Amino acid sequence: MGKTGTNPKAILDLDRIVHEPARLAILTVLASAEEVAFLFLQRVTGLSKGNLSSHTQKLEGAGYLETVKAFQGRIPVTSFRITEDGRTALRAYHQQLRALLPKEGKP
Amino acid sequence: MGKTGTNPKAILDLDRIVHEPARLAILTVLASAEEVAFLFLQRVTGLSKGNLSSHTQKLEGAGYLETVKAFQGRIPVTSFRITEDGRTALRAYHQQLRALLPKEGKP
DNA sequence: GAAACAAGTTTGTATTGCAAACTTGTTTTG
DNA sequence: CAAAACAAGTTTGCAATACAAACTTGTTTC
Repeated sequence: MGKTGTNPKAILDLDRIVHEPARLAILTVLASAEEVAFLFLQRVTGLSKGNLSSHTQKLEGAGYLETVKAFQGRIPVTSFRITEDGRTALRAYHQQLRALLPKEGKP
Repeated sequence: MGKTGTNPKAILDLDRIVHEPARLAILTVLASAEEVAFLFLQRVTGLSKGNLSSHTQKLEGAGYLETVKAFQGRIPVTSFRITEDGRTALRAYHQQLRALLPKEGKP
């Protein structure tokens, strides 16, 4: 009896900021560390610098992360931290995905 | 111990055809029925006609569904069926999502 | 038979995602 | 020590979307 099907309209409500794979990757990394440096984030996601830059800007615009600019000696280092809003959005997104996934082992 | 984090690069490999919410909604509906009429699909997804038309065309181009044009009496009725490839792609997508979701009840 | 309606498709536009080119500063080297 | 190479990011330009408004073709209704 368990109709698995979520209401298809709910799928259209997914947070597009989070849904974009590059940004989901970024948020996923940020969620597991206190602060992450630009170059580390680039290596671990495999994104190009330009791409990473614009996606982090978008995430910052959405209030999902904050940018920390500092100096390591005399070279500039940009790092990111996920915000509370970002964490909340990511969790909400995960919940939405869970809701739309069929229970493991459907025909 | 249990590092939940999937490799972030894997997130970038998500099938973009399926990942788009409108198309995911469409495929989800199609996967649960043998054949679905255009207008029914429109009502259940909430998509506009134009939108639905172009997304189904894209899915057809990808080989994920097939279009069936018929007549109900004398009015034309367009319906869709998911293909084997479509079903495979949807299942693969579900697997990828499961892999990146943290186990229920993380801090 | 003209006017409203139905079922889809095509067209136009604004938004994106992406990488190449640029900027600013630092290190290396001839 | 000047110039060339390099590093860290950002901005710019372009191709690909996603979306809805306008159009097309055919059918009822009045």
